[in-house]
Amino acid sequence: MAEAVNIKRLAQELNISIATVSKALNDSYEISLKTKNRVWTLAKELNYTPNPAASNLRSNKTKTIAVVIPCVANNFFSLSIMGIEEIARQYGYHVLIYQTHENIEAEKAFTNSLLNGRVDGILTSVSSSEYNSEYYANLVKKIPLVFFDRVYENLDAVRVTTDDYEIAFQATEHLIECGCTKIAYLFGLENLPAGKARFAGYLDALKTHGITFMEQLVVKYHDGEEFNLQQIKELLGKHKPDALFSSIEEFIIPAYRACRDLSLQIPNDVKVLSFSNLSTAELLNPSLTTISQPAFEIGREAAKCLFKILNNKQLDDEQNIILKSVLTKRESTGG
Amino acid sequence: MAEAVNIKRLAQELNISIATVSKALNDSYEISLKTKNRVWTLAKELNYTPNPAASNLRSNKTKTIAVVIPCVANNFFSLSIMGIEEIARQYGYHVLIYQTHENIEAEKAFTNSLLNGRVDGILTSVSSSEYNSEYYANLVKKIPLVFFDRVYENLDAVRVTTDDYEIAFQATEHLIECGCTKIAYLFGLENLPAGKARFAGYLDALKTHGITFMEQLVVKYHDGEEFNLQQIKELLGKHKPDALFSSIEEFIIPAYRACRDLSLQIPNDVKVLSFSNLSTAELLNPSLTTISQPAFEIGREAAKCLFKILNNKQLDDEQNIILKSVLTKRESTGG
DNA sequence: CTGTTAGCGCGTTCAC
DNA sequence: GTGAACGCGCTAACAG
Repeated sequence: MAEAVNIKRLAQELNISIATVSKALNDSYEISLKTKNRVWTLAKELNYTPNPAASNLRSNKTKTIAVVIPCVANNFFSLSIMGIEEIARQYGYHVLIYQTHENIEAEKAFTNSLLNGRVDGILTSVSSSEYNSEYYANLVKKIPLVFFDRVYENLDAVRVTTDDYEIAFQATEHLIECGCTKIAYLFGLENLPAGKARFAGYLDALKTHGITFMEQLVVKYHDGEEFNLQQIKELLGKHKPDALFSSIEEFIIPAYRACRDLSLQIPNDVKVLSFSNLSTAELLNPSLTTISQPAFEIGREAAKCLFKILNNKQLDDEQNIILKSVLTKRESTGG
Repeated sequence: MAEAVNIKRLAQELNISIATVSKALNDSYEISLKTKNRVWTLAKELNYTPNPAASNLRSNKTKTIAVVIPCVANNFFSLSIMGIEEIARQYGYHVLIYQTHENIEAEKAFTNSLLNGRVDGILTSVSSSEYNSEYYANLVKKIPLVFFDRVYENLDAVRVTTDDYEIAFQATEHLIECGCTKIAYLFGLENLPAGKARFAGYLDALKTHGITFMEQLVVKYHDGEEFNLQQIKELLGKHKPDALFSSIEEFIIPAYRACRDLSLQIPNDVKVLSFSNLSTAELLNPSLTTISQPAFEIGREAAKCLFKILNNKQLDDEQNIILKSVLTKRESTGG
């Protein structure tokens, strides 16, 4: 379909050897400026661009990275991708996307398929369905890899995360200051450090303020919208909490639905506070208090780290970069 | 980093020729089952996977497609990507993502960089900043390409779109039936067929119902949130429309903000209706009437078409696939 | 059924 | 300054 314009073609048209063309294109000192100019102008004229497969094969570098995430259609991850892409462009890299849909087997299959030199490095936010550090302990030895947000700890790999514990603590405290005493917790990512840290922040805030934790007020996230909806409705009906703290954005919809189905007024009957990157949602519903992770920045930072590694540069300090989330308090804390 | 396990290594260990190994791996009929089995087991043992660069170079097939879109962090596009990815997985293809940020030069640069055999085909939703069909007329001759949603017409390329005219007509009619007579139009994608069709639907609905179109009620989208906000505020202040029809989801935020800033009650003072794929937003604000394009399906269909082309299969009928959008009418039409 | 040979397009080495 | 020759890992043509 595309007429082959390769180094050989350029060499023929200019009546010089292939090697000379190659060197000229790479601006080698061995080539005269005159020859270089002849090559460059013809290259431009014919729209020559080097064949990536050929140079990959030769150089073992692909100028490509992979992003392995649970799902693109999620505010947090799509913003992260934006950040990643921005940095990738600066470095002239291409970005492959793989969605695991929280399926650990798919996750392994994808990453394994990347080990044969398809990409120079991987950025990943792991599936929450399992915490299997064995696999990743092995993987990080084979390919440059940076974790972001959903990470594996205690591995020889950089991770970019946020202040999950602190922000969950502050958020819970905010609910308490608003007068809430029965704060239900919608628990997501329970297998992962991020999920555990958020929950710990919630627990410690209760403790600090002398509120006894009640296990009945916790609902754990499951796949399947209906199930979550039912669980929350049951929670609301049985235990009548005065607030819902949603630890992941996927819980917002069932939480709102449950309240509506039970004719509970938000925020009068129940206050709602959520981790969320839904800027639009916040605007449409200006009274929703939210925790926004700096998704875009996380993507940027993670990508920057990966490129530092790929360029064999020293990483500044730690292997663990922690960015700050933002707690946006709205009128009357709730939706 | 990864210890080289290639076809040569397998051949040596098994004391057979490289070609035999290659054929065995590709399950060629020329190779005995016994030999195949020996090769397969060793391959598995050593975790052999073919080097993609080498096979790309030889076969001129990359098993990779590119998706070129304005932005990932957008409900419509992120859902489209999900659909594309799903189909790509089925075909064992990899997916590269490029964001143009509505910059036509970036768009051209990206697509040009894909012409040297980096990908087998391209899926694109073009930038709205310009309608320059010359470039694409040329491009479609060079590489298999499918347009989705934001398309170029009259080119020899498949396009997957939605019923923009019809749904805009219906939506406008709905506002009229709700009693609105001064319906302002927030005009996006004005250079593209989709934007034109939506506007035409709006105009014709007005006409059908005997309402005179007023040019002052139109606000055109520009980059820069603040500018849009000001324009809408001016519109609301000067002309006091009883409804806002937003033709793109990017207009929702400034529209809501403008109403809030002017203390206009939605939907009592102004009804609001928008193109949108914000399922969350709809839920948080259950009274918002929306037009949802089937983003996921569009992605799937577009990808399917591309793979049919790549496999030299006949496309069923037309080069133009039109999917139906959904008008979700909510209580009292407005936000 | 198996092996030999010849590249795919590029970059590098070493002669000249 | 320039060119001939080789090889990255794999596949396809042809031979046997």
